[in-house]
Amino acid sequence: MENNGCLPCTTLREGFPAGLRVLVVDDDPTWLKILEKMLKKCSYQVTTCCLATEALKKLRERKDAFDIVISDVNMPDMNGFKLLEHVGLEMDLPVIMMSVDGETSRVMKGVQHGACDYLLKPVRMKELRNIWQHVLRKRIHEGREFESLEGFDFEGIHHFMRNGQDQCCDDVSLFSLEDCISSTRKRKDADNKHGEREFGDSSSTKKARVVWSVDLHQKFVQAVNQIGLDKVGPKKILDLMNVPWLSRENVASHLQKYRLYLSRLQRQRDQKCSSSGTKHSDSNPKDPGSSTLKNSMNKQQNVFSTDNLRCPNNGLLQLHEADFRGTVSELNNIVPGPNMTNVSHIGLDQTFSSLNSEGNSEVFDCTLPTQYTWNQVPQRKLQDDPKSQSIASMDSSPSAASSIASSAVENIIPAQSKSLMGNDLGLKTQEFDASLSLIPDLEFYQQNLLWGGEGGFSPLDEDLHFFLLQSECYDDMNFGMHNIEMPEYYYDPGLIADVPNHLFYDSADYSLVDQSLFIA
DNA sequence: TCACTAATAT
DNA sequence: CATATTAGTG
Repeated sequence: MENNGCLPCTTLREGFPAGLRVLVVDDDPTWLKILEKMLKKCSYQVTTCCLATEALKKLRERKDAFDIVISDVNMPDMNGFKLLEHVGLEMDLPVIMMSVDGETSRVMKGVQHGACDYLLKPVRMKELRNIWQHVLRKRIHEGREFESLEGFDFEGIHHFMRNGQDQCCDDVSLFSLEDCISSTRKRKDADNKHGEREFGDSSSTKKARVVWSVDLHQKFVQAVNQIGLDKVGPKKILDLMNVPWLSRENVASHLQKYRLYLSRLQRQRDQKCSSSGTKHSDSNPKDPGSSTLKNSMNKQQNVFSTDNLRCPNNGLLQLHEADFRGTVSELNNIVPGPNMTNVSHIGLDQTFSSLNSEGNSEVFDCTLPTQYTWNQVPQRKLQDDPKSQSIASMDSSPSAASSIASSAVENIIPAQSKSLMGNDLGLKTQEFDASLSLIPDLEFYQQNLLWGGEGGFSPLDEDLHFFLLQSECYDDMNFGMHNIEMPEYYYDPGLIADVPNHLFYDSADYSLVDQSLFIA
């Protein structure tokens, strides 16, 4: 009974949705990669296919090799709906359709054709996490194996979900489902206690503490800017950020911190402005310290820029920044973006006010990585404040910097990180405080290193990352390298994370990168 | 009920 | 410290 047919009960038996066998069909390799990544993050077993026909073939070969199918609607060889029909008829597996547009008629069509769900791209982690429910539901409906369900580990699922931080909407269905089924186990129980660990899925998921990397923070800031400081709320930000695994709580927490930071900043500013610090040591920052940062901060108002500055002391950093700077700019040039110019700066103030100068209403959609979007992004960049910072120097001497940068970057970075680490980070701290806005940690450095430095926001970043993020697809393309070292610490709750690193590391050739990425 | 956020816990 | 979780409020 349980095991025959379409779904091997094993899946359920194990107690987890983990291991759910998902067949993903999408003609766009990018999406395929993204989805695969995301699904794997959910501890699902993923099989991808870029052709509907191929998918069908696979399904036919082994009817019970999959638990669920996720298919794009638009595919060259076969319409997703067609595939849906076949699957429904032949193997009776739950099928989730997805597409970029959410046109009602289309969604309806999907549903009418038997899709158990219809996802809009970009798909969120949350949505994928919960797909197992369709499998379960189907089984229940078919009346099979309730028994096995009893043993089903709802607790685990809960945890799973919680961990994923989904708590809202989607879960509702889950709950209801659960309720119906399990009179046995009440969610209460599960909720109440479990201090448990993650399911042991292969990838032992860690606790999933969100690390606010530069990227993330940038996204966050961008969202804040778009919304307007006055009107921001975690929810809105979350929506704008469009980061699948992030929860409102995460954002709320960060927002809290951010506000704190802003207020502190504000305070500082007020109190002193004078420090025009005209001086600055340009290059000798020895102290990463405190003072330096502070001054810098004070001076200008641009938080962001300031932040960037935060580099600690070592020349290395400076270089970095410089490098990056150069790099960045280059990128910009390269990139087709329209507003690069604008980009230049937008200070805190603006931040506050909300700058949407650009008016890009569209948030970024990561949907298509390929398309570079930065243009849309309102960014601010850094700049500024040449003065205080040693780093500032970079500003002034871009040329040198850039040149150096390219070659140097790689080296530098690592070094830097090391230093930081070893160093204890006094730096870090300081910096951080100084700039909540960017780079709080080593990690930051490592990861992104620097865009931030730059000013914090590089236009690129967003999109780039995002796209990268979302897809690690680019692994393939990988500009040359793969992560060098970014290891553990930076594990990201979401899938995304690593990518940036590459970029950065690669920095040596941004230009290349760009081109490859964006252009074409 | 939901979202926000200050406070508090980890 | 940074982030998570809680609890009180609207």
